[in-house]
Amino acid sequence: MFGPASSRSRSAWRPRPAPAARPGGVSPRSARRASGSEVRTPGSPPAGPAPRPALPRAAPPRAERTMPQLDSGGGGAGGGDDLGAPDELLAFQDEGEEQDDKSRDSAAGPERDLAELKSSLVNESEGAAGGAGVPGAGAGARGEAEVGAEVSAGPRPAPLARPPPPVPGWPRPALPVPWGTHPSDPSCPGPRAPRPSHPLWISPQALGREHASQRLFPDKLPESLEDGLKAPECASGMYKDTVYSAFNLLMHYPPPSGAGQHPQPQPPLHNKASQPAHSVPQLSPLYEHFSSPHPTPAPADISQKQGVHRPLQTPDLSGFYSLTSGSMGQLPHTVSWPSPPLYPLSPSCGYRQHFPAPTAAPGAPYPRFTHPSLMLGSGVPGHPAAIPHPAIVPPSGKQELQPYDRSLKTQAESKAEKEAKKPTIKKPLNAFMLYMKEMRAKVIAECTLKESAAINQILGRRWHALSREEQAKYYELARKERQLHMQLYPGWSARDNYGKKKRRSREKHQESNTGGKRNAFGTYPEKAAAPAQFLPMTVL
DNA sequence: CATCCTTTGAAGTAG
DNA sequence: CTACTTCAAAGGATG
Repeated sequence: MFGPASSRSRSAWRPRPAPAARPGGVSPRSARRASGSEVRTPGSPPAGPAPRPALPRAAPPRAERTMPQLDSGGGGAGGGDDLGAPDELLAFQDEGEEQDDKSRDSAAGPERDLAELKSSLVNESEGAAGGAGVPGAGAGARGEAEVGAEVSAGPRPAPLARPPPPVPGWPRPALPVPWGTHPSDPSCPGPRAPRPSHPLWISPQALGREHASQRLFPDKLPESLEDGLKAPECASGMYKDTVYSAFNLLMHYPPPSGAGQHPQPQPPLHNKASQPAHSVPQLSPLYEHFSSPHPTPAPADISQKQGVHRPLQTPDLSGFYSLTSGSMGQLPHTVSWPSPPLYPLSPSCGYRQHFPAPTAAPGAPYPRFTHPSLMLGSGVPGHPAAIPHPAIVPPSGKQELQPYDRSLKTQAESKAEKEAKKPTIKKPLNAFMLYMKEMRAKVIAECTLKESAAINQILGRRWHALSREEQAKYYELARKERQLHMQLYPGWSARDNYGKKKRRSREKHQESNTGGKRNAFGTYPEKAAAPAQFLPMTVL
């Protein structure tokens, strides 16, 4: 039952130990950033205080948290998808933790504060105050790197203290607020200020509060509070459709081998056709056709970066697709929606909520209906098997490609070229990515922000603010994404894309650092993941 | 025009 | 096994 026992599957599903998420060390990225335009590290100690919260992480690595997983796997003894195996089942948190949370909860005060606190998160701009308004936050613990690094506009005392040990690895340290504060909506980060010069940071108080709230684990809050909770930075009521759209992605995947007439979806053939972005891609058509009667804010389009046809991300994902029971039933087994216990077809979880009647969009002209499979530009309309996985994108990254232009590429014979043109199968999105993808539009709409970096920061915070149940949904989706991806591209490995993206910059760095190309991996460019020792990090 | 920024998580590499 | 790196999305900013 362990499918293609490819090395990949092996590693892919093995319960990763402790991702040790950036274990206290200096994040490479951080390093890069620091070395880059980021002027954030004021007095960053040579030690390389990670600009990014260097998670002192005294706490157990995140992985130890009990994954808010579906019990389903339950030891996976059950066949079904053993895939469901515990890969993610890692701990999100253990009971002790939970207890802690609870106690903290009560200790911290009425949950009501959460929303409030959160809403003020982004609000305060600089601050100094030493913060950590969080009482037992043990905030002090963290001041270190993070603070040093992040504080740019001024010594920001260490408000970002990582959550105290009691909550191992759970809520991550607060992040610096994007740039500025939105003029009209203080809760939203405002227009970007000149990056290096005026980074505004969240006030220590706010940070402290955020931490506090994070520690409270909103998931334990009564529903009545959820709304508030869920709209920490920006407007409110954002999280209504979460699982939802994500679910859609899954359900539009071509049926895996077992599920239908089309055993092994073969992606490659038409992969040049306009492709929806990675996972959600299959959503995009839906978005385009079902949502966005108000195309205005929704920036659907062709990704300029990768040429991927991105889903039209309307702020409101709801109402874009009405899921019939039939279609539900079509869910391939392996990709089936999580078991009832966690994802009940109840209003609370939201099937109805997430798949509202088409009329949901007020005043919106009812979009024309086309089955997703017809809209994917696979070249074989309506033929599911021809629908390439969204993860496949043209090598160039540019979209341009017409469905059949492939045959026109007569010149592409050259070996190198061919190779270069080989379609890139992208990594499956992880839980957070899925979450981001889903929520970005909302954040953009609510905060009138466009900068992804800022948005991502917000999303990052929100992610942490999510209840574990909610996160679990995304973890589960991500897991299924990986499963599906694995099934679709059995031989694929993340390694395939290794070095493709950063190579250039790395080379740059190396060049600048060493005065010449440091080709330690000359013959293996793709695997040339720059070893730590070659990164500028050390140069810091 | 390519890269950076920014986030988290997964998976890869190196020691 | 640990530590670290890269990539995944995204879109404005930057060089």
